[in-house]
Amino acid sequence: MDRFVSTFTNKIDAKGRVSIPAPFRAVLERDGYGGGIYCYPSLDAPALDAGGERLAQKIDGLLAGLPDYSDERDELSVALYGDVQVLAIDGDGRIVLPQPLRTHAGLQSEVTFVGLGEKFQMWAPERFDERRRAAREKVQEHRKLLGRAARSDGSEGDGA
Amino acid sequence: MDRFVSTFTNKIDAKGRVSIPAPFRAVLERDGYGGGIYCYPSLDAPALDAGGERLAQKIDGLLAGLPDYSDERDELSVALYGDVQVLAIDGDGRIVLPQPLRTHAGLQSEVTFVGLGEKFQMWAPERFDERRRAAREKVQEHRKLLGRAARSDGSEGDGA
DNA sequence: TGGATAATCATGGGCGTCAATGGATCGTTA
DNA sequence: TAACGATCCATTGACGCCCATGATTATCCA
Repeated sequence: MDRFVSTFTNKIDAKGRVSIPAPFRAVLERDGYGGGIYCYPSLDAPALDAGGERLAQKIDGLLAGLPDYSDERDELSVALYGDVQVLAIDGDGRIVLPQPLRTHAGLQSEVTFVGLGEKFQMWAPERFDERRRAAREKVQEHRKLLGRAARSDGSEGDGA
Repeated sequence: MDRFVSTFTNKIDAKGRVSIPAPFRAVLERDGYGGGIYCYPSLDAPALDAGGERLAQKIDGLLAGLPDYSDERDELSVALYGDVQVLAIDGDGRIVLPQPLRTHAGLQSEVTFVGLGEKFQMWAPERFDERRRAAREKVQEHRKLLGRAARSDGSEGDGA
């Protein structure tokens, strides 16, 4: 199994360190681990996107299609690479979140890790709760359309 | 890993020296380091482009595609080579930015190093923030076009 | 089946190393 | 000799690395 699933909430300690949930670490290790995870601010949410090599290659793939020295490439490069931070994982499976990233996601003392398949997100727990509540409502609406819904409600299980 | 990634902000001291971020130095050393970095004003941004041997070869490659003695080649040669400076790296991993380059990028007391894969840029922090903000907006627009390549946060229906 | 034991994982703290930064020294040159 | 540049040295603060603790879960045996 190579996907990030489930949600976990861990604490940020005095040094700004957070443990990556062990199941996520296991996925990262299978995913050609290159010394760290790739992390950047989510484009449309107060959260951080993160993943391993597979995610990095996806970003490269986006740029590979554009000609060198084109305006689009330059802009996309700045937007994609410019925001990306490579976060080293220490011997205990923890990362340090730099201040700019913490600010974007509004992270204070806890981080909720949300598995999204090939990548995962990091949220401030309160904001994620809010988001999840909104998502539930939408799912309720879609349910009628989807018939038997894709997920009955497996999205909780976070340890908080 | 052979690419410049992440962003770092370092200070310019009274003598005009700046430390190159250690991770970037590591990339430069692997990249056939020849005693200095190639640096020139970005063609379309108030920033400086820089890199090692690989970047130099890329510039050569661009020119190689144009016929000798053509106007385009002459112009491009001047545009590309004309402003290139080879900046020596001192024993502590620092470079000195000549005044013309600093002027082009509007560098005052701090420099933001932005990894862009095969090269990196140096920005005045304020200008980079501005540029990044603009780039992110554009990416949001393009996002639908990029579609499943960029996003995987399928809020419903997990990734394949 | 229940309890004891072992293993895994999150969390906190201490310590050594390295990088960034500032200053001093030496050599070169006008 | 004065000014500039380049190399070297020192300080400080951050980061990586190691170990200890506690809690929860899984395993094994009685």
